[in-house]
Amino acid sequence: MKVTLKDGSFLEFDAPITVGEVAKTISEGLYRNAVCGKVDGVLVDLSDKIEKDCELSIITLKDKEGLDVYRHTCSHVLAQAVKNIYPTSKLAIGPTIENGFYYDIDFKTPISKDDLLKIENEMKNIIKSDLPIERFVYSKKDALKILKDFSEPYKVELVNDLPAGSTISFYKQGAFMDLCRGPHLPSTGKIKAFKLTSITGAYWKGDEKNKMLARIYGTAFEKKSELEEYLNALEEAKKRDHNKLGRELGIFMTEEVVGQGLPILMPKGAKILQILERFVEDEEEKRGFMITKTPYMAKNDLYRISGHWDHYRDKMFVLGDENSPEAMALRPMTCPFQYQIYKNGLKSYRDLPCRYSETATLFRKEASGEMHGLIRVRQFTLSDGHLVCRPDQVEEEFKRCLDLSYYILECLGMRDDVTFRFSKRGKANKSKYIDNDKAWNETEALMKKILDDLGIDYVEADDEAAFYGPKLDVQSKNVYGKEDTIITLQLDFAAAHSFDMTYVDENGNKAYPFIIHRSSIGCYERTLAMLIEKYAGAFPLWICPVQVKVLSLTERTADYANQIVEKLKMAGLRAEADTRNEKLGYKIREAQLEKVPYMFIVGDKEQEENKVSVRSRKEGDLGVNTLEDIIAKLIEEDRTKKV
RNA sequence: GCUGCUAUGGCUCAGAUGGUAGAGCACAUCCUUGGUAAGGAUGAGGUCACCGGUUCGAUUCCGGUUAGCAGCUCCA
Repeated sequence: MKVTLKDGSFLEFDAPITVGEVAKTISEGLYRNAVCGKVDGVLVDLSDKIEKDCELSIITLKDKEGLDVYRHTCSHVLAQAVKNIYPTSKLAIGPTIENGFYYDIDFKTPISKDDLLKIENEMKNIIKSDLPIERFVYSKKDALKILKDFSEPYKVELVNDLPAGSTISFYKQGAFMDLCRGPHLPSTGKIKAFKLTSITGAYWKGDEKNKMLARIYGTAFEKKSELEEYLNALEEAKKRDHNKLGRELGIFMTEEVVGQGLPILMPKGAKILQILERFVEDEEEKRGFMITKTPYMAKNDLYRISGHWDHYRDKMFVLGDENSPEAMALRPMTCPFQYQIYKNGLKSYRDLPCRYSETATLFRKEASGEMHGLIRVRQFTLSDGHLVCRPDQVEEEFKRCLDLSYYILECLGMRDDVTFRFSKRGKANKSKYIDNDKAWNETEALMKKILDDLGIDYVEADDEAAFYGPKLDVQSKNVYGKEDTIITLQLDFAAAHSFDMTYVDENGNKAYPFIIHRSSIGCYERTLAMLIEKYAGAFPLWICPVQVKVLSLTERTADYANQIVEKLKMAGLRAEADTRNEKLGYKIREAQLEKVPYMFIVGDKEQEENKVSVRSRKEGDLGVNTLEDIIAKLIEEDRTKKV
């Protein structure tokens, strides 16, 4: 029997041998560090027997898969600890996640964060006992019997969902046995560093119609030092949280009396949005978009045509009695308004593509628990655009839209931070989508072709499409690792038909165009949130609401400081003076905390020479400059959008 | 919307297991006129989120509402 190792070398054995024993043959050290094995691409326990020729890798904690197994075993230890302390609790599922693990548990009486410590201590006992972890395999029928005996209704449901005839594995540690595919660590004592981090609610099987269970989150690492490092990194990340930092920096605020999901952009935040909006609008104009300005509300008839009244009404702010024919609604998107512009006048194939864009204020009645800082809000500003094009233009136009978004992301310094998601219709959940299999298949195939042609590295996601067509979503993660869509480009096969948008083709026949829905920078508020977190508030110069702060050293130079601010403003730079009667160090400290990129310090010396002392937020004292030189330098930095 | 937690001056937080509150920063006034991350003194500022209940008495206990946080669900 020949066992081929990862480096291409092989070992020969006469009799069946366990993965662990093979590891031991290779080296004692490897055996000590081994977590599990990978036989012909499948993860198996160290106790698993090799009985025929195969390829084998020994997985250690240095491997991502090894760490996952380690964390998965942690979740079993968590479950065992919970069952020890709360015997009446029922176990649901306990998988590994990006930086740790969780277990969903149905407690008879709710437990709190304080109880986590108790559970953690019990887990430590289990680890200390170093219980061997053994695998058992049963038929579906026997598995169901065992789980019924254990009185684990959720597990019974899981097994019932498995196909008949499947073999079902269990893992046993001490008196505790849990349904699990595995593999696992050979014993509980292998766990060295873990921590339970939080307890929250989660629906059984992720369905809001189901019961809400308690989810206990934890994290685990090979070494205590790594655990500490991770927990510290989490704390550091929290300091960049836009929801905290954005408020501290005076970018935005919320006020109870105004309402939920309605952030107020303060002067600095409003300035940043204005900078971004002007930049985007100018760039779009250069690329052939026509700016529109359409109403914030419309009669329900409009949304009936678009399909939103049927598919989306619970997310719209309806004005007046929604059953009345007079009912109006605040717009949740710009599409049907821009379509009216297209429909105003007969279009020839020569008129296409029509590219409309708008810096659009939109309103969406998100559920109360879904709001978050500037990321999820009820009123926001979207760079919303629609391209009406002939079928032969779709590909080119889509690429141009993507190119615009690339350019914007680059200017923001976010090009390397984003990932791409090809969002398709859910096969299981068809009622959410316009019913037209043929059109769906064709449009999804078309988008796939475009994405593949462009060589985009995307992940495919089922059940993430718009109700009218597939999307390319540009995704970005916040400081907590939670992913959100910042930019979306969508193909729509339905709107032209439902709105009767046509053009006269080269043969004089009526034809239906394709529509691309797209955003160039996404929702400004959300993008701002991502920028705050990316730069921890220290934005690139071109985005800064205040680019220069002129600090007078004494009252004698206050007028001089004000004059310099005027000159900076005349040069198109954003500047303000700090002429308060405070010490220089104090003013610098404040400007530094406000993350102003440049400080000009003016004392008697500078005034006499008609110069300024320049201090950079990043590099500190840059010495004395003439105003002309430093203005030229800053204008260049601003113009090139250096990040 | 669901589960859990939270709400005290502008901000960050103390506080009493029921007898109406305190610090630092910020703010105001005065002193200080300074050289690259906090000079000093004095002062003002709070219906302890809101509405009800229990109580002689509630900021504190209970219920509800609103808002915030974490997660779930949702996200054109």
